[in-house]
Amino acid sequence: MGPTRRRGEELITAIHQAALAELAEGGLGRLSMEGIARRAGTAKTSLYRRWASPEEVLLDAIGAAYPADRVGASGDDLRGDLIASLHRLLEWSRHPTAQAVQAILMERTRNPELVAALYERVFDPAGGRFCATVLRHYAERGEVDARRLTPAVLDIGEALTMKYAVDHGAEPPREYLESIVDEVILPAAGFSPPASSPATGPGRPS
Amino acid sequence: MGPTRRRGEELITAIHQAALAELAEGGLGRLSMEGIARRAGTAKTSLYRRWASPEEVLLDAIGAAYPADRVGASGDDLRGDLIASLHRLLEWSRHPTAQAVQAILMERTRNPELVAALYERVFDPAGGRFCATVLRHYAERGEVDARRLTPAVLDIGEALTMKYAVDHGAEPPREYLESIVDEVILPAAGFSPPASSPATGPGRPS
DNA sequence: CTTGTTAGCTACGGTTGCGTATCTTACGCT
DNA sequence: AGCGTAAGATACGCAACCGTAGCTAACAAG
Repeated sequence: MGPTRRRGEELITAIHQAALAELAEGGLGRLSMEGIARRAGTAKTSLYRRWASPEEVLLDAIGAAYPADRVGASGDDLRGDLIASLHRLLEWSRHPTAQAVQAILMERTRNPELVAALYERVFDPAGGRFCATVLRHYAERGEVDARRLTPAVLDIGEALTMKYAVDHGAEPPREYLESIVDEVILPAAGFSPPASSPATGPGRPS
Repeated sequence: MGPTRRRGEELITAIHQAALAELAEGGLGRLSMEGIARRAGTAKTSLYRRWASPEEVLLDAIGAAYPADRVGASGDDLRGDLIASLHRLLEWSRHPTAQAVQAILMERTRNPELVAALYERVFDPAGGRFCATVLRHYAERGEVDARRLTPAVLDIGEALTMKYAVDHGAEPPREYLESIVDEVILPAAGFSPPASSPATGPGRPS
């Protein structure tokens, strides 16, 4: 049991993980230097040497561990690619840093500076595209009407997926993701479902 | 300046408002008996006489002040009624109790019991329908294909509206609400926009 | 091996929230 | 007018976190 002492990167990584774990457990409101130090098995002194507040530690932790998930719109299968992108979104949301980012965004009202810092350091938060990437890809190929790809349409997949998670406290099952694509995104992109003869459109605008 | 002393309902109401204000300011994680008592201008003793924890106070506060917003699908104007229901959603989300409900739902992972208690006492949280009410109304009239009103479709309006708020830190403007209805909900409900001849549907399933 | 850096430890005074106890007194009711 | 309830004020010991200080010793680099 020789006293092994962590230094530099090794120590920093441990602290980062501790910060993310503390956030997951107690939320942004209960994040504390004491808690992070305790969980990382280090001394407060070592924390204050590098960071001035628990939020600073958290931002660094997010920046260091943030996954650079590229959504590939490779194939010729719009529907399949859309569903795949939603699965990527689920994978992303399982990552500790993703949950941290979400927690910070939720507290936007109470902590706008944190959100700003997040944008500066990590870029990309949430609106990491996913579905939008796929849709734009097919629009460039001319297989989707680009005029239909408005902000609202590009955000459908993420919005419905996240809302499901909030409402049910669990990830949406695969069928629900397919439902989103088939029943919402594709119709909005201009592909009407097979069996349907809509009634006389009431109240459609000019 | 005779020492006026609040009692019963009057005091309770003041405490409720204090609890909601504390939540808005510090988040669920920083809600404390001390804070509520301080803001309400009362003594901790008076709090502990009735409640055992700040969360209890909050639940009572939500239950007491929760708005019973009925969404009226009165007219013959589907589009107009949908947009109106989204405006009702915005009104609802401005109410202190709505923000409290959202804060509790966000911390679902950390505090499942709170969510359960919320369902027991307040019912109706979030999925308070809005758009769904309108769509179902027109479906009963036969003006909308009921088979298209799947869970995903019924949730579009709320999902996109809430996501906009989270992403931008502000309420969506009226044009965005119209965009949601015209470009997403109505197409999903079976009403294709006027000018469009979708390409050969790639990858549509059986 | 020497030396500089820095992790780890302990401890401090200060603040805040906890939950309880005690006492006074304003208020509402009869 | 008198009385019981409960609001208000104050204080307590306890615990957690804050930010800082002082010290020892492990590690890396020369």
